[in-house]
Amino acid sequence: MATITDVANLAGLSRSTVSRVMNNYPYVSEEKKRLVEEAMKKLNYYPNSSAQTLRSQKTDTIAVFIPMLTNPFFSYLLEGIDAVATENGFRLLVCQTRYDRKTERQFFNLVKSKQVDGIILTSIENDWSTVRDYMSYGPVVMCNEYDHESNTPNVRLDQVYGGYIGTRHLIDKGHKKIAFCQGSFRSFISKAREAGYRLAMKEAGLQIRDEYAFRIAADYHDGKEVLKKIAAMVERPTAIFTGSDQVAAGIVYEARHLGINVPEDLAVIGFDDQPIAEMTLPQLTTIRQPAHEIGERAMKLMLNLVLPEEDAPPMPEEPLKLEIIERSST
Amino acid sequence: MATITDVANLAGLSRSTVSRVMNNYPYVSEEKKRLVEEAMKKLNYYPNSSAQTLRSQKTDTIAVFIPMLTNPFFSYLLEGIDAVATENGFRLLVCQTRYDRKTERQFFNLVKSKQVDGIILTSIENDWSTVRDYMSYGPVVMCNEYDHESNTPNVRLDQVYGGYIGTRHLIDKGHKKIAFCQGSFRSFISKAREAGYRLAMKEAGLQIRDEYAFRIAADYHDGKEVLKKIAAMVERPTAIFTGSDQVAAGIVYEARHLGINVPEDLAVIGFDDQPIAEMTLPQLTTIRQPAHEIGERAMKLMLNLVLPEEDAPPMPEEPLKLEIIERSST
DNA sequence: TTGTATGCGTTATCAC
DNA sequence: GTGATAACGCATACAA
Repeated sequence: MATITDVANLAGLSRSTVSRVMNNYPYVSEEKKRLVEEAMKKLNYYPNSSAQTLRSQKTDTIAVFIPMLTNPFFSYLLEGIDAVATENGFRLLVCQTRYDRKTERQFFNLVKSKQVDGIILTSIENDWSTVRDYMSYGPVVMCNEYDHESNTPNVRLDQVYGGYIGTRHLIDKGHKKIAFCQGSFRSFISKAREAGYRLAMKEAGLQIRDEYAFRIAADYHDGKEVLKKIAAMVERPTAIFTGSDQVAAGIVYEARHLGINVPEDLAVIGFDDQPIAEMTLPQLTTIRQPAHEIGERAMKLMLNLVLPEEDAPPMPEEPLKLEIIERSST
Repeated sequence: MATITDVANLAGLSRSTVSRVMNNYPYVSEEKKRLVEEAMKKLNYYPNSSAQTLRSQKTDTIAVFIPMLTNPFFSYLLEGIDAVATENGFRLLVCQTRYDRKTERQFFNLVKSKQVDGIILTSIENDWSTVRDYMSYGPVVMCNEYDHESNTPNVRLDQVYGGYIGTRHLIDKGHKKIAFCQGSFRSFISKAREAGYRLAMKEAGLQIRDEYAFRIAADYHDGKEVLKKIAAMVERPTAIFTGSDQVAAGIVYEARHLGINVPEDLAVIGFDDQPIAEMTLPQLTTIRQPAHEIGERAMKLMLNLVLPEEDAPPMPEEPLKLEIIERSST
């Protein structure tokens, strides 16, 4: 394993000069530059990045906290984050928290130990106070998920609006008994959407029933379970607003299985507009979330925090918006 | 930012002793150990990982090459890899190659620059000779994909068998005009499955037609395109073997769109048995690949290469097998 | 059981 | 333009 010293020796120059060549310093004669490059090639030299990191205090690596890698929504988020990261010479350390507070806390130590320059959170399990402690060690960017107690840099959409237009759509279709289904009672996104749901219901003078609220559905399987519970109700809702297309797909699937017609017996509205939304039968009406773009922006925001202004990518001006995509499940 | 020296000073001890406490060295008196721990806590000390890395030459980080993060099959693979990594205190640097040879080559430099201890490849774009150059810098493990020119440590299944049982299943259903559809003409997995397909066809004395072979379909969208091409044929195949449930789902979707009945007009068989396989209508007959387990094993294999034997997890004995899951698309 | 000294590979500062 | 030297923070061989 060749080091900079080996290169310097072979080229008959000092380590400083070699270093200067590597870092494209302005004042190096063409002659020596050539010498150094030859030596590097001959030795198949590659700089040791931990030494560089130790010296420069920069890792060019960002940690991305993801609750569940197999949830497609987060894959698209990650894909967007990755696109901007790669384009700017940054690497991604992927930290799957599995919705676990302790796991999440352990990953936070990555920034304490200077293993990453910053952290992008796509979900948050611990209380804000816990997270805040880590913020003095490096920048934290919230991506999609957020915390209203905090003023952390973040990229987010108006989720109250998302809950509102979804519910509103169902109301406009004539529904009165509308159920609401979200991923986590802890998530601020879920709370915001529920607020939008309640706003629309209230505006229309409709009753909000406790038994129509499901707050623990995150994936396809959960969706099936939700439908089973609905099927068992004496007085069933005629429509349901869900927090993800995965869940909605599970509902649609199980409904067909149990002979409940969508949308006649039960209108279903999804969230995200993932590819799965058009694979179900009937296809899902859904609220489109531009996951890739959200990820891109979060990474751009991060770069603006860790890079000198002139090197950071510009932040897009236009706000990201949720929009409803009408298909046949409503 | 406190360093080990700060801790040593505060505790009134030497840096060595502090280091020993951190690394759980056997011979440290309880007394000093307590002193050190107090000082660490008081200073909110956390060891600098690049310094540790530089010193120890170990990063406890593995790079995982993934062609496309949004392809669910790879999400499950990654999830399995992550499970074992986290359990053993390792981190994952995720490298999305986007099926690009140059991007892949650049990522290989991570191991050259000692930024990771090893690399897990879930796909391979460059020629074997290119990859081999990097193997002298650190262990490379092939996960699912492989290269028959190489003897790289790998985790893989009998894909010839996969192609065989899928095709055989279609033959047993009475089909004679069977199309074949795979992701990449470069992939060894694809080639192996095609070999299995050809074996089954030949065995049954059936004709293999060039126009029935599609070798560039990787996702849902590609599946739609394949179906369109089939629909335009004068003499259509009556069945199609595909390389992924994504592609199969696209075919099924587009078939319905164009009024082609599955399985009556066209039987479709997928691969992987992802959740999507039971979301389509009709549900997909498919060849189940235990993606999570494959990922787990690949990481275990990697740990056996980078860790001393006594610290590495045991390698499961039983071979991983492909099996056919019959549903209604065939 | 603990301390001293050295080096991991790089870059920045300061001379020349 | 180029080179010597120190420093980044830690862990280990060796001495005590």
